[in-house]
Amino acid sequence: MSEVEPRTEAGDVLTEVIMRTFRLYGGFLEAAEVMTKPVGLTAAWWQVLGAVLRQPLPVSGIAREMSLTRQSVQRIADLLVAKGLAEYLPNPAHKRAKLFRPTEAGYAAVSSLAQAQHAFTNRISAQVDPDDLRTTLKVMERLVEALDADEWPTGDA
Amino acid sequence: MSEVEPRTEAGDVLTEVIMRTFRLYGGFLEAAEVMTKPVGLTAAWWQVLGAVLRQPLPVSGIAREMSLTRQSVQRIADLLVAKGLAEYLPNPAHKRAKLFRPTEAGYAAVSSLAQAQHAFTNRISAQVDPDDLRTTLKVMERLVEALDADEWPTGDA
DNA sequence: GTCATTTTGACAGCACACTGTCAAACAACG
DNA sequence: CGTTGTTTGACAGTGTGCTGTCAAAATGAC
Repeated sequence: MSEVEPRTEAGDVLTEVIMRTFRLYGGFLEAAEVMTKPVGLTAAWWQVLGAVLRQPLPVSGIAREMSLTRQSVQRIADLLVAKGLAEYLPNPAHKRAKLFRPTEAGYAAVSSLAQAQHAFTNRISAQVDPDDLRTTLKVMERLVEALDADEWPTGDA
Repeated sequence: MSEVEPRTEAGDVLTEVIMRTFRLYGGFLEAAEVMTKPVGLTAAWWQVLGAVLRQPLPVSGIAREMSLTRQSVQRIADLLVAKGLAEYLPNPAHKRAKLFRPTEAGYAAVSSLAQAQHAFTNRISAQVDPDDLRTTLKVMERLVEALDADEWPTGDA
């Protein structure tokens, strides 16, 4: 019936790349957990707090900026407030959408994390060829574009 | 007090790579969901079923092979059996650790997924330079190694 | 063979992200 | 104005992964 899709060489390489992507995701996430633990945060909290270092934003705005759902961010934001790492400010422009921003303690936590993060990226990046690393970044950016643009063929439409 | 960790250029590139890793992870995962949906699977189910195509394994064996916890795999395995896509066989070598393997329906589902997967990787990989893609794979493998080998400096131990 | 250790499945609970639904607040239009 | 559509937060539920605990089965040391 349907034609068999032949495997291309580049396709096979990409398959390997995808598997490494999953492993690296896990590894980087673990590294983030290790870094955040001493500070009393989690990777997810770090991410949310980091989105609001420069200017306060409503929860829905953070979600938009990070391509997450409002609900996910809301949950974490409430937890951060409960821990005293962030606070809600009344929003003159919108009665429901309170503005979210770190407290002093929140800023302090993120600052110390920046230290750990630089140590980490310096340490790991020193183990690969700089030019190859740049090439990798270029390819990954291209792949992100390709994924975003990819129209999912609806099977047999 | 403590010295400020200087940011290296390679470190900054790696930071960008990490962010792309997270985006690609999300993109590839979404692609997997899109591919599996028509077949009535999920990405996680696909992964578990795929681990046992060649030979039956106990749940704990699958978990070891995929670096997941027994519990996660167990949950999915039970669901696959409930859906008729896999089955448990008595294990002569171990009374509790039943052998897990796909049913005919399970094999059929995975086969059709292989088709979709090849179409996908062919399509996406065609949009990047083949040599650069190989370089990327090489770098990612190196990064995986570096992460595995990285000793987490225990703060101030 | 006996006993301590490890492996295994079962069960319970937590973190994170998702979807869906609802009502309040806002924005745009006639 | 009022009506309609969108945005927002609150609430409920799902899927996936994790940790932790327990008892049965298997393994290894003696």
